Amino acid sequence: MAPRPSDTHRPTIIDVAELAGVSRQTVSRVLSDHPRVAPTTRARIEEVIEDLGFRPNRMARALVTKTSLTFGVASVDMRNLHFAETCSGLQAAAREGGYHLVVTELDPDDDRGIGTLETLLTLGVDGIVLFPSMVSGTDLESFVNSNGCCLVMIGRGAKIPGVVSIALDELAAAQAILNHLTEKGKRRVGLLMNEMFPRFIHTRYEALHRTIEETTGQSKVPVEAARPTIDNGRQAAMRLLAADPDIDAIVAFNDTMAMGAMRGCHDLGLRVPEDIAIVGYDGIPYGEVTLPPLTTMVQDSFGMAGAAFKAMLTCIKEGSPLEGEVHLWPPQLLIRGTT
Amino acid sequence: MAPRPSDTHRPTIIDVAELAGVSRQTVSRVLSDHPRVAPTTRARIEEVIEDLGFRPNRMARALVTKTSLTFGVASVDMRNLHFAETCSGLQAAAREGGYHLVVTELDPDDDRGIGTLETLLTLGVDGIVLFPSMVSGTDLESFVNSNGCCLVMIGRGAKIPGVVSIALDELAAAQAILNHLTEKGKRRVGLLMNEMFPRFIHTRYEALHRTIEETTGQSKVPVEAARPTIDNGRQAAMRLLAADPDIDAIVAFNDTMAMGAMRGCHDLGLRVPEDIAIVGYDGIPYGEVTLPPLTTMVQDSFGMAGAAFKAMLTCIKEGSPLEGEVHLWPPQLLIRGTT
DNA sequence: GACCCTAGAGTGAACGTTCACATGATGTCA
DNA sequence: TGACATCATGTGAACGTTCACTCTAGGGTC
Repeated sequence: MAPRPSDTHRPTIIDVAELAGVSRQTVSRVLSDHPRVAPTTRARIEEVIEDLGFRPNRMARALVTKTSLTFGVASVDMRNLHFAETCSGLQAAAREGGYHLVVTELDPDDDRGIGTLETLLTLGVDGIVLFPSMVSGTDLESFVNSNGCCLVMIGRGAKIPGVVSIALDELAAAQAILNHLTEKGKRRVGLLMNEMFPRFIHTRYEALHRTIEETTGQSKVPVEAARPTIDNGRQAAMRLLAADPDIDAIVAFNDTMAMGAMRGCHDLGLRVPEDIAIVGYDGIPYGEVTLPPLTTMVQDSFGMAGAAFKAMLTCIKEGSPLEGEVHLWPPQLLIRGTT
Repeated sequence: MAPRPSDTHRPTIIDVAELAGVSRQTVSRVLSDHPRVAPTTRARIEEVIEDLGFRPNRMARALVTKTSLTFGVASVDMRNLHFAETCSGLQAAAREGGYHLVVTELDPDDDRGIGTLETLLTLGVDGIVLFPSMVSGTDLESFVNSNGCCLVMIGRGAKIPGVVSIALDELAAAQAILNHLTEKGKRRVGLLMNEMFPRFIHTRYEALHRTIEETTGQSKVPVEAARPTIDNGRQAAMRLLAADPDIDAIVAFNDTMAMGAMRGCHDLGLRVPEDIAIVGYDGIPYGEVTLPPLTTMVQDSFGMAGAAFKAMLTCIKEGSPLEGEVHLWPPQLLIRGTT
């Protein structure tokens, strides 16, 4: 047998109270740093807590306070490094603030992921951080309305009543990319987008499309869409170039697709960046190991995560912003070898 | 105002009971699919539940059942793609089984991460999945003992009483790598390890070290250690080669370091794989975009995650294995361009 | 008709906390 | 000395469930 037989009974606040010869409430006051406890009593209680290894049951506490110091994270795919980094940042910020994270992945095939969000609420989370999903703005609005829930969205800069959005300034980002590409003498730009773009208002696609039209004067912007994996990126790039061989620059939805595009161009015997320039989004570390290293629109995932947590806290304290709130992040183009 | 003014009062089981004209217990029986409820009553209650949008409060339920259908994940770093994939797999398995995940990162500088695990317990998790950490086996054992907690560890194949370990069969993996390298005519192998290896029993290091000695007959195996980032990998590889220029193969702790090593070799003017072979671990997707693509020891993160969840379930049902349990995963060497 | 069995439903208590209020002791001021 | 404020602590109820009982009505068996 082990040193302590672990009678599977975690000590409760009452055990502490009895051992210290006080009432539960006094112990509770010590736990919440209430001022009106005599120093000697406090010391005695703290000693008992230490001895017993007592830790307050956060569920019981949450049941009465209606605050769990926990929030939910709903992500489309944690395997996407940009989201993983954001999660990591959220986790760091949360820990700092005494919060915990319940992480869920949304089913990418579920058009209305609202059910997932509601399940999170039954777990008692104080709020939800949502990564870009198929869930429509109106669905989100009514979700917030009928649940009185704090909702922060990262990655989609839409103004939705009751929701705080934190996102890259897509228009400025698109402009920065196109300025750079035209400076490099590129004249005809194709897009490799995330397959979900036809399904909801995709700000990145719209920003790029519009900026390309304005900058290069292309009448029709070539686009291919696929789930953002390396191989899909490769195939989509090859389709793009087969349909329009004059393309001399590709902007991809993210770095993963961009890497696939590099592969595709290589397979077609095109030189990067001489024959064709390639730009990704996110700035994941692996972009630096390709040959040549990938030019990319960096997303400050840690910064955004920190801002998301801060927004969540103020939302919890002051309620959801009635008008909706949008925090745009300035673009930061990391110019490396593919342009 | 919104359609439903959301008086911030989520309906409770009592609201349902009153509206359906039954007692709470009957509603509870419907929720838990208890057989002894009259079909008509059941139908009526289900209708009210639907109408009200009632969802049972899982915290209240957990408080009495002592089962939250939630488990904790303690990871060193979610930004590591292998861990991110494992998290994703855990999440998928958990969702399938009606469970949820609370994710925490362990502070890499905290030698005894036990505090983090205890905090998870106060959140009411039914068990904890731990990624390789600095926490020592004896600490884990006494943690499990004194808390009666289910603990599954992924990535460290140590036999610890009360703990289920799921890990790559490191010895077989090392042998597979060395067989392959010697077949390719490599004679002198250097190691690029994770900086934490001196601090605890590092099975990967030990397996490689031993196998290299046995296979190549090297008297002393050159090693460099660093935190596994690309740039650290590059620098460590350069140090390794500066100290021992005869090295013709490098085995890295993971793919990220291996990519850094490729960089370092490139900087030194060495050809990969002709002058020097490089092998990584994990099999992350980005290993395929390097030039040449990286040879790597694949880790089936999804499979391991699934096994971890399964182990967790049986542990919850039957209690921790007294003896400790080790599930070794067979090695799978993905031979690509760097060897 | 007395007996037991069973299906269907309800009741009080418990889970481990905190909240709102009550209590008693001590101190302060006129 | 009385009135009142303040400090330190205690008490009952509540949070939203489930568990272990109890209760009732109806039916079958002998």
